Amino acid sequence: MGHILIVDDEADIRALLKYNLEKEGYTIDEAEHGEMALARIANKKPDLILLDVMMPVMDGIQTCEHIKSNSATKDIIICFLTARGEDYSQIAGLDAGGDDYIAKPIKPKVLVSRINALIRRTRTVTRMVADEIPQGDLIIDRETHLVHVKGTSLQLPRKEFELLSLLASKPNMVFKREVILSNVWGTDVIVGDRTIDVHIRKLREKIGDSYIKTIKGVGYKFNSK
Amino acid sequence: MGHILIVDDEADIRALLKYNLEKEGYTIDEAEHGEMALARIANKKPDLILLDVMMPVMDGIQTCEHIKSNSATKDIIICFLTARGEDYSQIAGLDAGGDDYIAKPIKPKVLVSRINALIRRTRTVTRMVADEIPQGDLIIDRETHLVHVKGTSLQLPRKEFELLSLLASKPNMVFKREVILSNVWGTDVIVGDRTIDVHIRKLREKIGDSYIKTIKGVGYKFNSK
DNA sequence: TTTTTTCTTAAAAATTTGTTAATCTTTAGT
DNA sequence: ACTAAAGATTAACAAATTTTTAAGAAAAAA
Repeated sequence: MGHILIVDDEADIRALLKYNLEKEGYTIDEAEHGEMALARIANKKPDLILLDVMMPVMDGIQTCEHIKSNSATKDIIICFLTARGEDYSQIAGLDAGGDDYIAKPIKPKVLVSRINALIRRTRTVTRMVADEIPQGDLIIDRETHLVHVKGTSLQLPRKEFELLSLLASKPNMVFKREVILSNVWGTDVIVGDRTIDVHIRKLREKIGDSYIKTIKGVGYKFNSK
Repeated sequence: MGHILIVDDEADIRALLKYNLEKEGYTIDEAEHGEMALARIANKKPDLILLDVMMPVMDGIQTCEHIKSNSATKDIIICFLTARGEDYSQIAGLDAGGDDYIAKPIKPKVLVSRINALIRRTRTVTRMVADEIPQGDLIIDRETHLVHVKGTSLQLPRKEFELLSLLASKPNMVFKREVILSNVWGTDVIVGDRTIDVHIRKLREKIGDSYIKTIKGVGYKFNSK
């Protein structure tokens, strides 16, 4: 899970990066220069861009500024590739908005772990922003992993927390059992239907019966009063 | 740069305040009453709170006392909103710890300049304390690399110190193991999950069990209060 | 180098969380 | 009101995760 755009004018470098990142499970897109990069982004928005600083047509810094000035793309993580000897401060100082840089020559292991970290980090930050789902007097806070209800705070076990989060993410919408299973339990694990029931029961025990409603023969929903 | 929490039961007032303060560049959070305010604060600590005195559920004075009695939040600037005709001396005299008050009806220009002044004033003070992260009765001093707790001072080993600093930098926020790893150990080194546990244990051994809380299956968090 | 401190790993013990099975209760249809 | 199907409840069991202990590497200090 993760889509990366590699922008570099040298095909060899692109191939090297692509090889190593695909091995990690990322999907890769390539561009030879800045203009082409913008086109690729419009086509499919990547999670991260590996951007060579020195390029013909439109260099990395210009490209970065472009991306960061567009609100639709500014949240894409940008990681510069810099040749040894280039002045890093130039990049950092330019304040073009790059998130990190990796110096050439590139060591695959360093690259991969750096990329993993960047994607992980930013993903957490994104999560941090608006992860409260207030419903009536019930607040789900993903950051503190706490549920505030009826004046008190609750620490729910993982599955209960995720189940509640899912249901509350779309109040009044009925979640079928199969949907709940694939979202909370994933598609790999196989658990019986009773398992959902039991978790629902435990949730109701803790937050009260009024929030989660059973739709017989269909599934459950979170009531917004 | 500045985060403000608006606490008032009337949505119209909140909207008015929000509009004017956002225009000034502040980020805004809202709460309808005291309890909700406390939850919002736990989620993201504001620099200043605009607090209505008259509210259902938990009134402004109670809320203020709450905030000021918690050492993790007592440095937040509190500015009361009072309706015309209410006895100001009641608020000032109660010594609930409010820093200022603004009388309704609110004139946007007055509001904004007052808020600016309050934040500016206190920011200087905050800056001066600099590299201390006080949490409850635990103080982390990056300058001397010392942790003060329960009347004594501790010299923690590097990793323990950084781990504690990380957790305490955002009280109540849950740090996932992967986040801890990338922040304390970096992305290049690969260590097992048990390593975190052991460091947590050593920390707890030294500072007591009450500060660091385990969120099973997720990570750890530093408890304020 | 030697000694001391800090860091990491391994493994068992303890705890928490998740799942299942069996039984009871409710619901919807006849 | 009767019956079958679906869900609720309970308690026991299984699995996953963390804590604790101890011991050996690695790093830093002497």
